[in-house]
Amino acid sequence: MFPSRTVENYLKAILQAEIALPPEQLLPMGQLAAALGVAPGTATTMMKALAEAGLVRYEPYAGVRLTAPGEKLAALVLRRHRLIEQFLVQVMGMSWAEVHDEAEQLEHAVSERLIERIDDMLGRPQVDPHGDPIPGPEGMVAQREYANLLSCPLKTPVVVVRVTDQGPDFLRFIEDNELKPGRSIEVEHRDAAADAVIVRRDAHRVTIGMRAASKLLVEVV
Amino acid sequence: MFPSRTVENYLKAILQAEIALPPEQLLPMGQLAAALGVAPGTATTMMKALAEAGLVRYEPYAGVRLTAPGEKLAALVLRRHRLIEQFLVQVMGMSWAEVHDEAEQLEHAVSERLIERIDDMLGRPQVDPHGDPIPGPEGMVAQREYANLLSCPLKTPVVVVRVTDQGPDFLRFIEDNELKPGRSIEVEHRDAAADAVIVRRDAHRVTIGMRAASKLLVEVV
DNA sequence: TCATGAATTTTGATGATTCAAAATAAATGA
DNA sequence: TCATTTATTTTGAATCATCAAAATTCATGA
Repeated sequence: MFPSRTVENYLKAILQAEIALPPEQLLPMGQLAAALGVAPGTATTMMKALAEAGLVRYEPYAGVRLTAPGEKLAALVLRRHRLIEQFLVQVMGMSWAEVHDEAEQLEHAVSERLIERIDDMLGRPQVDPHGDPIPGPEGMVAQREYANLLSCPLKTPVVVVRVTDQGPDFLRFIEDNELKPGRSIEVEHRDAAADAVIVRRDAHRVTIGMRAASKLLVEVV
Repeated sequence: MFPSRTVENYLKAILQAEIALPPEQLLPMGQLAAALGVAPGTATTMMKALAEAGLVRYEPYAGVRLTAPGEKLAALVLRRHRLIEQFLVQVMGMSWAEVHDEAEQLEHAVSERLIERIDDMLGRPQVDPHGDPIPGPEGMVAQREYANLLSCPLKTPVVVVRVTDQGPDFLRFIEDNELKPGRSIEVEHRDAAADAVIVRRDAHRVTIGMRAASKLLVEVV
């Protein structure tokens, strides 16, 4: 009965927005509404309801923040989403570019029991196909901070660990250029004027825009 | 956008009820409402809407029947449900007693693409774990008629091919007594007064009630 | 054929989720 | 500070799926 699909989606959207926000800073309603594709007034109404239920702290005209119970629930939705993505790629052999939308639906339909079985079958993975960390059964885990292709050192071997964009087109681009998580690369040069980052992958050279470069998180090896 | 989850459930319920009905005979609203666990008036309202959409033929005070488009849609829901059940048992190693409820949720969440992949992976199975036939991608297939343990010949080897009850308790009973589809048995004796059917399985004897016996469909080998 | 009982439909209402547009509050720049 | 822009909240309304209870229709047996 409780968390309806709709509520689960609101909580998940808030959690994901909060991650990109400094601690304590409230998430404005406009951003939340945009993330969910609903009218601003709709988000306001829902926040009042969620605040009533103790899942968020809502300050009129300022924004929202998940409470501890709200965050736990949201993390469990995210856990289901990411385990399902990993499952669809590993077990069902689907392309990583197409699993996001599928998981978006399935995350609200799978039982606790099935999710645990999936987790087992995958050997309790820590990240999904995009490198996004998978929360444990108890909720969120601490996020490791990674550099991206704009902030990492030049001419130093790094490994792609995460791609922070779920868009199928972007993911296909990354795949076509063999820049998926796990791949070893080096940033050769950055050219702010040209809005370009030149990446070396073995003997090949790939040029990507700075906007795209910021979405590739890497770890210095 | 069309078939909402709710509509899919109505169509599926009608299809399953129609199967147990003589051709042309209308399904009364009371039965439909009971099958879905809704108030009779609710079913009436929904039938008017579905008739409007051309998915059912509705005759006030008489009942409903699926139209060709309605039947096709319903069959596709049933296809998803049964493929998912088979998948959960074969691939995920879940117990056949627990897959029904899971499939009830997932059938509304899986994409066409994922269902085709599941179908592939399973080798295009004809039946689900309960022996229920799986409709093809184009809709319903002709149903084979089977005898049940009340109508099959006595003292003749038969193979269980289908169990027409999804209740976990009943399924566990069937499993515990090793009477799952595929199993070879013989009806030794029927005792109407005792409401009992005595079944021989290899050297063992199992006694089951007539109500239960009617739910075990068999094929004479 | 007619009174009764059972099934079905109608009616009025509710809760969840949403929108568009009006009202209001907050932030901004001169 | 104050007028203006921008963001947020409020308001009024719509849709979907549902219910309980009243009204209606159908079928039955005397």
